[in-house]
Amino acid sequence: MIKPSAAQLLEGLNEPQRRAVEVASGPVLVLAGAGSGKTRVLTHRVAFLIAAHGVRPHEILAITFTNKAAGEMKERIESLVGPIARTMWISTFHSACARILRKEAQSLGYQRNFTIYDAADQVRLVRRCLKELNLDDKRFPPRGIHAVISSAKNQLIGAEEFAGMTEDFFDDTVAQTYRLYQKMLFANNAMDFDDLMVRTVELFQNFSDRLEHYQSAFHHILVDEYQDTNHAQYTLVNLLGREHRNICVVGDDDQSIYSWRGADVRNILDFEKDYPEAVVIKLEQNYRSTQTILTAANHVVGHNQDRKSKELWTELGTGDPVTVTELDDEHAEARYVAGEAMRLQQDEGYRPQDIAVFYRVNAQSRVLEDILVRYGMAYRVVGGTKFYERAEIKDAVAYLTVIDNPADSVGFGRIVNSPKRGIGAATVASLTRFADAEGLTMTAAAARAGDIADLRTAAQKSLAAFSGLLRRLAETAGKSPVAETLDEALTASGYIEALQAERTIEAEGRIENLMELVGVAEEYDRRAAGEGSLSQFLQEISLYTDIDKLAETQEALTLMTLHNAKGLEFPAVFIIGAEEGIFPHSRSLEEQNLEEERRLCYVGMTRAMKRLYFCYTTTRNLYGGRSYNMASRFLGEIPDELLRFESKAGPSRVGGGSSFIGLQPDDTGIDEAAGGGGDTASFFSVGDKVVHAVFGDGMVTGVERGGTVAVRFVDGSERKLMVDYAPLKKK
DNA sequence: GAACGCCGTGTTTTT
DNA sequence: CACGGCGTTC
Repeated sequence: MIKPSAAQLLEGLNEPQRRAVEVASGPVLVLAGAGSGKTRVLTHRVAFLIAAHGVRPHEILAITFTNKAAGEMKERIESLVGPIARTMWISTFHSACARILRKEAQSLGYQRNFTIYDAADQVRLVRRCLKELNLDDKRFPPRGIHAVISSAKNQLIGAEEFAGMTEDFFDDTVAQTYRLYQKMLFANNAMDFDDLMVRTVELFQNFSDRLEHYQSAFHHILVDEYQDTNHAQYTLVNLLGREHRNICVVGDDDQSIYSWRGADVRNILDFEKDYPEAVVIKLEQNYRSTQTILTAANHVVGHNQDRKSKELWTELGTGDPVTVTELDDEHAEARYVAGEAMRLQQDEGYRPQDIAVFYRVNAQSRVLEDILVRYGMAYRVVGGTKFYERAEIKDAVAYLTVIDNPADSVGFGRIVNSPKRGIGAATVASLTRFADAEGLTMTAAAARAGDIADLRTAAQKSLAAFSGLLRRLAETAGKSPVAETLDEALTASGYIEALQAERTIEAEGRIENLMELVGVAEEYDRRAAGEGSLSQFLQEISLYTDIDKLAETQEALTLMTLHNAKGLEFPAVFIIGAEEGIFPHSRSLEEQNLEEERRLCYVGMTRAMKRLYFCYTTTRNLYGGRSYNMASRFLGEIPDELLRFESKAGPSRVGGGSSFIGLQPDDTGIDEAAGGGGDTASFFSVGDKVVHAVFGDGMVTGVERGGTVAVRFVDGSERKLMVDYAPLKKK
């Protein structure tokens, strides 16, 4: 590899980009508009620090928003400065803090193998706290309580402090729960996501030698997406940067879309107040989109009051108008998107992976997916139900977690009766009482099952067996790589066996997922080359999300929420559901968060390189009912001359009419007289060979109530179909 | 103890 | 509508 010289690192940069790379010391604020070459600036800046100023890579801390962004940055810097880049700290706030805390946990009274609870675990624990406090979870919904606790933590308000500032009964209850929640986390040797930051700040505030150590270690700090930092993260950056004051933050106040998660846009707006000597650089030349798209996006976000003025421009030319299409309903919308995506490929040479569809909420992907499957178009959904949130994966991970951290009672609760081994709620309650009374962890209490007087012998036996299983697994873990431990856990526990016994496609899918997890573990073992540990593996995957492994090369359309789209770009972008109540979301209207919705719209629009489409529908089925929405106000904020409007909405069709492509009811071979979805399913019986107009050959695997049959098709998929409507024939 | 089904309930975005 | 919690039944 030929390393570029310092001078070469500046080549090809525009003037402000160049300055952002060159200014080596002191605080720097880079206001980087969408598509303005921000990543380029960041990577070149780091390379320049190393090449021109002799900064050593391990003295640089670079914070990104996602693991994916971190990985990309690492790769790009490595291609500039070589493998030495690997000693840099490039990670998310969460990973960086986790790494620090692994080392320093003992100062805080934690053990270094602490477990990181994800959102579901956190809510579970809150629910348990509520139960223990005898609070009604109807009046105090665990999710809501957790949200309040989380936002307090984001502002570095601890349980005691929170208790001192409550104003009403509800807050008092939250305070009580917060206290217990924190106590339980500690007892479980566990932290939630927020704790990673909070505890790190705590460490630095209480142990000045630790703070000094890290302060002097990091000569340069870079923070990407600074507009999305919360108060805890802000504090962290300022603590760490206080000594050298070489803090470079990059962001765009117009792209601040995470205030609901505690992000505080003032962090970026006030940077110049925090650091009066800061050099401020604006990147406004855009290298991604056509001028039409940029002007449209500028107009939309220009309706916000609270922003630093900024105007994107480009040399890429005018381009096509923004297409706005009105449709009947969400099905028509999906068909339109699929059809237009196909046309773009056939007529204009787009590849599937060049096209993305963005929506406001995950639920919107379903209809779209249905249509795409029917049209035989490949797609991938980013986000949605994530791999690590699937029940079987959480179970498998819980086995590892409990082996690694026997104090983790949340994980213990997950696996104690999964697979079913006759340890029900009553037994677990006795076990919990016993553990509390004796001051033991659940794991340790289970090992003394025989001593629990109020358990029947059968329950004692089951518990003892489970405890033995855990002990054996812990032994395996002590001397084997992670993948082997996992494999052993899944086999010895009978987990896989139980799934196999189900003999369903779903269970097979679960087994496949588990095998994929084993693959992830194998990969880890290879990478760690004997240096790895179960704790470290668990930490890695607990901070891993699906967007991180988005591979661009697949020949498929990309579907994702607008939030997930941040930082990405696509030649053609569809934004669907551009309707009042959907986008902007009804809840944001109630909460006066319209400006953030508008920024979200701005983010979505500026992902598009060449073609941008908006769709809205006149009627939409939502939450079980039908709603009639108006077109999104954001569309009205785009000047007409930039738009091409078309309406494909007809007068409302009475009687509905099947909208399946090219199928007449007569083709189905079903006795129409039966009608009504009641008994028609009896026309089919299990084992029948059938043929479906779209999915091809299949076999009936089940007949259900409501005129539904389950059919397994040759492609391996299993679907539930309404016999009255599905184009299904007996063969 | 487990499986089933009812009912009520809440529905944004996620490291 | 879809999910989860909870009570009922086996």
